[in-house]
Amino acid sequence: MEALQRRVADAARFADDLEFDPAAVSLADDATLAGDRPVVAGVDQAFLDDRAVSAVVCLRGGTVVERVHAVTDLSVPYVPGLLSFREGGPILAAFERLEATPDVVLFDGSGRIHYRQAGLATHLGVVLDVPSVGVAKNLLCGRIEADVDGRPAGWRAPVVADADLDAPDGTVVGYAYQSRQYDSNPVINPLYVSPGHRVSAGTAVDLVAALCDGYKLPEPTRLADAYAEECKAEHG
DNA sequence: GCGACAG
DNA sequence: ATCTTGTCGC
Repeated sequence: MEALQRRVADAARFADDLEFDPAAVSLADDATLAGDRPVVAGVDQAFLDDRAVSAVVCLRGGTVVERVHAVTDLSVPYVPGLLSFREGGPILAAFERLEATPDVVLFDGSGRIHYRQAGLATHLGVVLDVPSVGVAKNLLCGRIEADVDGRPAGWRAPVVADADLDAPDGTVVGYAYQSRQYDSNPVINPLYVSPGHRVSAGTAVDLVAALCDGYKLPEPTRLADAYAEECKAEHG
């Protein structure tokens, strides 16, 4: 599996290769531009016993244009560093039901912030050949050259490669991004954003910043999370 | 042996 | 990720 991840990392492009202007990504609904806005997809999962509920929600501006889900049996256990082998199949099952073609996809987990630079967002971005971004709530590996505690909303700091990462020491593999914070008694942790495929670290964090709307998670991810929970409740 | 780890 | 009530502070 590790060998496959190295091939995935080789195929991955951590530089902008987008078919849209990243500056055009926002949650505002401008009627005059609505048809031209890029479609952003958010992916998240919920679990019941040994089944996964994978949800994909597509947004154009602040409007949901499509959402699909799939319930899949799980066979692979969770192992840090090998998440894509557990969740990749189930997520692809949901994508097979998607009619829209997203311009960029946000995954719940790491992209380049990964031992072999092939986290979930990178692996699936390569498989689907779509620009992708990893949005993780915890740091898998790498180092942040700053204190992350108590930072105000909007704050960001580079995540650089360390000895645990298969990249030259000091390579910027992502960003810690404080998407939300309380004014007094700041306790919310930052997000760890990293490029998945066909996007740079800087653009990845800019996209996430543009897609946050007062909550910790960017809207596509937050809506996918809620939809997965909703489907989970119905499927028992 | 010790440390440390997305969802 | 998931199991879970009330509760403190915006």
